[in-house]
Amino acid sequence: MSRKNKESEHNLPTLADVATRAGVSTATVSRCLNSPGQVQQGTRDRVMAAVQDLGYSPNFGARALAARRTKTIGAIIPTMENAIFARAIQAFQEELHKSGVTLLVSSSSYRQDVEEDQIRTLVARGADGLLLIGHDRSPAIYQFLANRGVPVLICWAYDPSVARLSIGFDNRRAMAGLAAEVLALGHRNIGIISAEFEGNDRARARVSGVQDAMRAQGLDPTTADLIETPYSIENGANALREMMQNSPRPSAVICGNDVLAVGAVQMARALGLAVPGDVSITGFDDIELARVVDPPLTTVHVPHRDMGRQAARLLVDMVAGHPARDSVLLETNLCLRGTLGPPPGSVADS
Amino acid sequence: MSRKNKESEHNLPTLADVATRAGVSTATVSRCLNSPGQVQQGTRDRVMAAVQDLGYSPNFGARALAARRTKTIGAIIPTMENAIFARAIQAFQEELHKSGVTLLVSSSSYRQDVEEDQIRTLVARGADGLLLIGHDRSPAIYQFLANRGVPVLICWAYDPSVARLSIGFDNRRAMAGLAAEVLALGHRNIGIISAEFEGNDRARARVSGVQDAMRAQGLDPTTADLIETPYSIENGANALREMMQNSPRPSAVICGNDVLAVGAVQMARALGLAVPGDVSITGFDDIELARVVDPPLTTVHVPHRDMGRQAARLLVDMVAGHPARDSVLLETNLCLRGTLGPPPGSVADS
DNA sequence: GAGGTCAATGTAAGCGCTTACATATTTTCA
DNA sequence: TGAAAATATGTAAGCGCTTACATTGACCTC
Repeated sequence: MSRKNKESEHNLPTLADVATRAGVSTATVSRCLNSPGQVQQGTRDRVMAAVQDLGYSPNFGARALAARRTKTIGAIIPTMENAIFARAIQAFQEELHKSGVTLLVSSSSYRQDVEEDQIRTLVARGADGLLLIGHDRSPAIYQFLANRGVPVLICWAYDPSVARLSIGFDNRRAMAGLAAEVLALGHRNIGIISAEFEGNDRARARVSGVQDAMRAQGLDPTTADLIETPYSIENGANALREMMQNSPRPSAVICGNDVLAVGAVQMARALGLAVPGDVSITGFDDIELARVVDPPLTTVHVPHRDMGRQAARLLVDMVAGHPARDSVLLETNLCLRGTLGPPPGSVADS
Repeated sequence: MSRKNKESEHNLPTLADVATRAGVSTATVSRCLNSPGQVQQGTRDRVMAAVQDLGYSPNFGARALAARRTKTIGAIIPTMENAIFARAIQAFQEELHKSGVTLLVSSSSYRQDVEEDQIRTLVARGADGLLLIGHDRSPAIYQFLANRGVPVLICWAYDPSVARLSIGFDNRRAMAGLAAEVLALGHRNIGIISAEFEGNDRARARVSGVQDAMRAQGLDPTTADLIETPYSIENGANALREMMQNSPRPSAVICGNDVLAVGAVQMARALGLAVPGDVSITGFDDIELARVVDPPLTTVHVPHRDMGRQAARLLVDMVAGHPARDSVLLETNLCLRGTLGPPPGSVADS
C-alpha cells in the first residue's frame, strides 16, 4: 500500500540515499551529521562527499520526531513595529545561532489571547524553550508549559517576588530613580503617560516607580495625572495634548517608554510649548529614536543587547537541563538629556 | 527494542491516546482535526471532548513528516534592528495568520553567506515557501530552491527584466523622481550616501535612479560624490561629515534610505550647517524616524504594509499551487518635507 | 430485492530520521 | 599472546502523524 509517487513530485534525497551512495548504513550517516567524532575520518569523508553530491539536507520533521528535540527556541514579543524589542531579539538570535539553535519569533500585538495562541503554536512546533516578555499571563498557560516540560525564561522584568526565572531590570526602581531626578528639579505637577496596564506588568511597575518617588518626597501620588494608552508615537502625542488641557498643567510628563515620549515631545512643540522650558518630558528604554528627536530625550537606558545575549545563554542551558539557579538582575542607567529641565518659573530658571 | 521510558520523562498524549479515549480509530481523530466536515457530528464531539480532556496538541514534526507540508513560510530580512522591514513583516505575518500559516523570520545582517545558510535552514525546516528581499543572490541558491520545489517570492524590488516573481516598487524610478525634484530646485553639486552595493540590488538601483535624473538634466553623473556605507544612523552621520570636507561641497545629499538620512541631518546640525539652508538632505522609505527628526525628512514613501499584506497572499497562493502570473508593481510617492530646499545662494533664497 | 451509490469509519503502510543494542574490528597491556 | 577494553559500524525499532484503500451499513432505484 505504498504511496504512489506521482511523477510530478519532487523526490528529495534521503538519509538512506546518502547511505547507499556512501556504502554505509543510515546510522553512520546520521552519526556523521550529528556527532562526527564517532565516525572514522575516511568513512566520514566518503559520507560527506555523498551528501554534497546528492545535495542532501536533513528533513527537519523527521529529525524532530526521532530525536524528540528541535534545536529551536521560540520568542514572543509584543510588537515588531518599533525598535523596542528589535535590538534585544537580534542579540538573542545571534547568540542562539552560536549554539546552533534556531529562533522562531512571533509578535502578539500586546494581546494576551494572541500570545496564548502563539505559545501553544510554538510548543506544538516543538520549541525546546520559550522566551517571553514580562510575567503577566494566565496560570493556565504556565500550567500548560509546565505539563509540557518546556522551559520558559521571562525577560524585560526582574521581580524577586515571583518564583519564575527571569532576566531583566527592576522597572519600578529604575523609573523611581528617573522620577526622583525629575522631582529634585522642583517639579510638583507630574503627568504620567503609560502603556495600558492590562497584561503589562512592566508598565504597572514603572508607574509604581513614579509613585514611589513621589511618596519619598512627601507628595501624594494620586495627584499625578495618569493616562493609559497603547504604545505609539501618535498616542503619546494625543495623550500629551489631552494632559495639557488640564489645570494645573503638569510641568513634567513622565512617559512609560521612548515611543510615547517622542510623540509627547512632538506634540508639545506643535502646541508651541518649549521643551523643557514649558514642559519637561522623559522616556524609558533609550532606543535610537531617543537621540533623534530634538531635544534629545532624557530617558532610562536599558541594556537590550546584553539582555538578549544573556537570555540566550540561560535558555540554552535550561534546555540542556542546567537551569539557572537565580534570576538575573541587570542594571539600567539614567540618560539625562535635553528634554528635562527645571519647571517654568523656578528659581534656577528665572 | 523499544525505547525505555525513563520515569522522569514527560509523556504527552498522542493521537492514539485520543483515539482510544474517544473509542474511534486514529484516522478519525486525524480527520476531526484536519477536515472536520468528513466526520459525523456525534463522533466529532466525542473526539473533541477527548482532545480537551487530555490536553492533546498535535506533534508538529510528525505531522510535517506524514503530510509533507508544514503550513510554514519563511522570511529572511537583512535586519530587525531598525524599522525598515519591521512594518512590512508585521503585515506579512498578520496576513499569513489569517490563512493559518506560521511565519519564521531570520535576519541576515546584510550578509549573503549568512542569508544562504538561513535559506537552507528554513528549507530544511520544511518551509513551504520563502519571502526574500531583493534579487541579488547566487544562481546556486536559486537552483537549490528550484530543486527543492520551494516557491520563492522576492519583495522590495520590481524589475521586469528579471523573470522571478516579485512584488515591490521600482527603486530606480522612484529615486529618479526624487532626484529630479532636487535638481529642479537648482542643486548641481550632489552627494549620494548609499548602502553598500554588494548583494544589494535596491541600493544600486536607487543610485542609478539619481544618475538617470542627472543625465536627464544634462549633468554628468560621475560628478556626484558617492559614499557607500552600511545602513546606520552613525554611518550616515560619518558619511556626511566626510562629504562636507570635499570641495565643491554638495548642496544636496541624497541618501539611500531614511536611516542614513537621519544620521546625515544630525551631523549637519552638529557641524553647524542649516538644513536645508546650507545643505538639503533626502531619504527613502518614509519610516517613523523620518517625521521625528527635525526638520522632517523629505523622502520617498514606500507602501510597506501593503507590500507585506499582498506578499502574504501571493505566497500562500503559490504554495497552494496557484502561482501568480506576473510580478506586482506598487507605487511609491514623494514626501516633500522640511529637509529639502533650494541650494544656498540661489535666487529663491536671496 | 438485487445491485449500486454514498457516507462514515477502520486498517495499516509509510514519512525520514535517531539511537539502543548487537556485532565486528582494533587496540591495549598483563 | 590472549582476553578484556575500546572503537567503529550495522541492524532495526520506533517517533506520532496522514492518507490510500478496505470495509461497513444505510439508502436508493428499477
